[in-house]
Amino acid sequence: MVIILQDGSDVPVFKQIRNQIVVGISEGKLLPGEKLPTVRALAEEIGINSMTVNKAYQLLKQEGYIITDKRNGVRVREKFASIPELSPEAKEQLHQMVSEARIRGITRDEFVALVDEYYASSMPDGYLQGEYTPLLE
Amino acid sequence: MVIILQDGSDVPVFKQIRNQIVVGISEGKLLPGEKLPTVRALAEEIGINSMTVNKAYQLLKQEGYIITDKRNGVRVREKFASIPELSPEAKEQLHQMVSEARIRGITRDEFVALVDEYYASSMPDGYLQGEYTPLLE
DNA sequence: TCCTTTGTATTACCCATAATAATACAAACA
DNA sequence: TGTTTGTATTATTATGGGTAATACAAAGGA
Repeated sequence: MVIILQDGSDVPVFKQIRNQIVVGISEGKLLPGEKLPTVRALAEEIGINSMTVNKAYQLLKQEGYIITDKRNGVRVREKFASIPELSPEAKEQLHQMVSEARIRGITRDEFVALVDEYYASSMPDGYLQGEYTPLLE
Repeated sequence: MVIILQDGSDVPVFKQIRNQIVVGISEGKLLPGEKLPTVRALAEEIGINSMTVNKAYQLLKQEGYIITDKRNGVRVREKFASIPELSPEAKEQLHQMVSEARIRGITRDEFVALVDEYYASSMPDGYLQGEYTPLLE
């Protein structure tokens, strides 16, 4: 998968990397169990320091998206825990987003249409919870 | 309207103030044309520096939510421009949010239910675009 | 007219975080 | 025995958030 950095962004580089990998997993561009580039390889590829890549991997590891194994490198989790609730932070973020949309005059249906668009890009129900068992390599 | 600061938050204080005021406008807790506290009054009320409040007001002003008038203080905009599109940043944020929800196993319907909940808290269609003309003072 | 209140501008300082840089090390595989 | 892996360490730089202490022009009230 290709990581593309937005240079003028206020989002830190390590978080941009983390975000793009999470979207990649959700949309099947990164398969369960797939090997990610080494910290040094990815750092050189996108022209940044390897410790910044490591910081992104540390975050992904802590959040349960990937598994790091010394010598074996970094791999995408095989299965993900089903947690049928958004985090309080995410809920507040969504609340905020709806409020701003509402002031701009964006209707509920317009907002939901956008949500549907993004859900259509992601993998089908249960794909990452283990009901599908994709063959790898 | 009461501003409540989350002390352990990673969200900067000036942005917490800005966010709560935006939500307040969307949900009718702040009426169009309503006067906001002075920078010094709000600063003392929540125990922070007045320049931090000013920073929040500057942002709200630049985003078109409020109007500052020397000597007259700060007031909520009367009418808001109808812009039937989320900003690219907001879209990307929503995309990110859907991706993370998807990995957690949260379905489209569960996500939309949350959106509906927040839309139910906000004012009806067109309220802030001037079709309603609320009486003030 | 004089005083007060308003948002605003300025300057300085402290602190946390992001990012780079240069290494170093234990583990594990070929 | 290399070499590659993630990881830890230390130092340095830059940016942004927040506080602090003022200062000022504008505008309203007394």
